[in-house]
Amino acid sequence: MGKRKAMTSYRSTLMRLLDERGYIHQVTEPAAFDALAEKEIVSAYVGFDATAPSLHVGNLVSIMLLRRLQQAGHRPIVLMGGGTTKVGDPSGKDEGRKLLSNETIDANIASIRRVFENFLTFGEDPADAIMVNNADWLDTLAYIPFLREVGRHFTINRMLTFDSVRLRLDREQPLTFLEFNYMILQAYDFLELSRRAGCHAQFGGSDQWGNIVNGVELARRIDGAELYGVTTPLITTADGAKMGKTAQGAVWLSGDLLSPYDYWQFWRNTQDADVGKFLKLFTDLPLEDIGKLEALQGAEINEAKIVLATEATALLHGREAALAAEQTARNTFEGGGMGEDLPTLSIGDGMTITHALTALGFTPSNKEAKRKIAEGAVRLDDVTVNDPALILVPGNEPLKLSLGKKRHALLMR
RNA sequence: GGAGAGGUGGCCGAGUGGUUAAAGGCAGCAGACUGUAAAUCUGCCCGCGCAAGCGUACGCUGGUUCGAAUCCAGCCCUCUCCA
Repeated sequence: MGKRKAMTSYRSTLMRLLDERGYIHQVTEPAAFDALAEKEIVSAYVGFDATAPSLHVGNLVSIMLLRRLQQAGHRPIVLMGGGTTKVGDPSGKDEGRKLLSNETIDANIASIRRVFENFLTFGEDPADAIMVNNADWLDTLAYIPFLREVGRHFTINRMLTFDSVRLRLDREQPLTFLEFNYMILQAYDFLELSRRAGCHAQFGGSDQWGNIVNGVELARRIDGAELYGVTTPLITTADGAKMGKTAQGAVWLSGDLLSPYDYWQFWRNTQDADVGKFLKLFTDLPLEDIGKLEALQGAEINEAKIVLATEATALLHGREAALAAEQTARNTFEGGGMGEDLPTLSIGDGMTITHALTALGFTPSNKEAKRKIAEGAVRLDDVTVNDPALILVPGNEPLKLSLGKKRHALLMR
C-alpha cells in the first residue's frame, strides 16, 4: 500500500526528476514503478474536471507533472472529465454543487484543452501526449452490467471511510448517491485507460490518493493489471494557506480570465519562503540555477521572484508576453512610471473615478471604491485622490490610476 | 410514513417583536512598517446615488402587528433516530 517517499535513490530518469523537484508525495509501489520507468516508455494520466471554463494554478502542479513525464521521455495522457463532471467530485466541497448542463461541460472542455498545448507536445509519436474524455466511455455505461462488473468490487464499508465521504457524514451534510458514485467512476477510468491506451499510472494531488488506489486495485482484481499511482504534495504557501487566490479570485490559467500581466504579478508576490519550491515545481530552470536564486537574502530575493514570475509566465503565455509583463512591472514599480502591459480602461469623454475603479475590477462596487478613496488608497498619476466625485478627463497622455501599491491601470479615451 | 433538530451576509456562527444592514470569528481589501515578502498594529468590509436619500437581505409563500430574522400557517430542503 501507500509508502511515503522512503526511497532516497531512484534509478529511472523520471522518478529522479520528480523526486528532486518536489513532485512526489506518495507512490504506490515505488521500486516497481521506478523499474518500469527505467525499462520502457510509461503512459500516465491525470484527470481534470470541467467545472469551470479554465483551470487554475491549483491544477498547475499536475500539469507540470505531465510535462516532466514527457521531458523524461514518457507519454502523458490528459483525461478530461466530461463524464465525471456530470457526477461531481464530493471531496473538499461542503455540499454538492449544482449540476452543470452538458452544454456547459462541453464548452468548458473546449476552453480548457488549449492550455495543455502550451505545456505538452501532442501527436502520434510514442512520447507524444494524447487527450481523452471519459464521457466517451462513461456516458454509455449500462447500469446493471457495470454494477456486476465493477460495483461488486467496492464495499460500502470501505467507501464510507474515505475522507471525501466521511467529512460530509461527520458534518451531517448531505451526500447524494450521485456523488457517492464518483470514486467508483474514477477508479473505472483508470481501468479503462489501462485497457484502451495502455496506461500504467495515474498522477494526482494528495487528496486523490484514495481514488487512485481504488483504480489500482480495481484493475488488479478485474484484469490482473499492475498499475501505479503517484500523488503530489498539496501545495500550500509557507504560512499554510492553499495557494491560488488573489484579490480577483482564482488564479486562472486562461488568458481570457487573467491577463499575462496579472499572472506574472501573482508569481511576483510569492512569499520568500516559497521561492525555491516554486522555481522547482513551476519552471524549467536547472536546479543549480535555482539553488543560487533561493540563496539570495533580504531584498535580493526579489530578483529570484522576478525570475520565477517570468519563467512561469513564459511557460503558459509565451516568453514575449512574460518579458512584456516583467518590463511593465519594472517600469511601474521601480521607475514610478507605467508600462503598456498594464490593464487599460477607456473612459470616453470623462468618467468619475469611482466608476473607473469599479469598471477596472479594482473594486467590486462603487461603494467600495469610495471607501478606498476615503482610506487614501487611490492615486492618480501617483497623487492621492480625496474626492470620490472626481471626474477623470482623458488627455493626450494616458492617466495612471492606482489602488494600493500593487494595482495600476492606464486610462485613455 | 413517524418523532426530534435545523435552514442567518463568501464561510463559520450569535441573535427569538423595535436601539438589527443584523454580535463575534475566519477569509478578503486598504493604511502604517518593509523589499510589490512574512509577521505585527490600525481601519474597512450588501448595493445604487455627488449627496440628501433610496433599494435589497436572515429557505419560499402568505398572514398577525404601527413595526418581524424573530410570532402564526402552508410549502420546500437538510440532518438524527425510528419504521
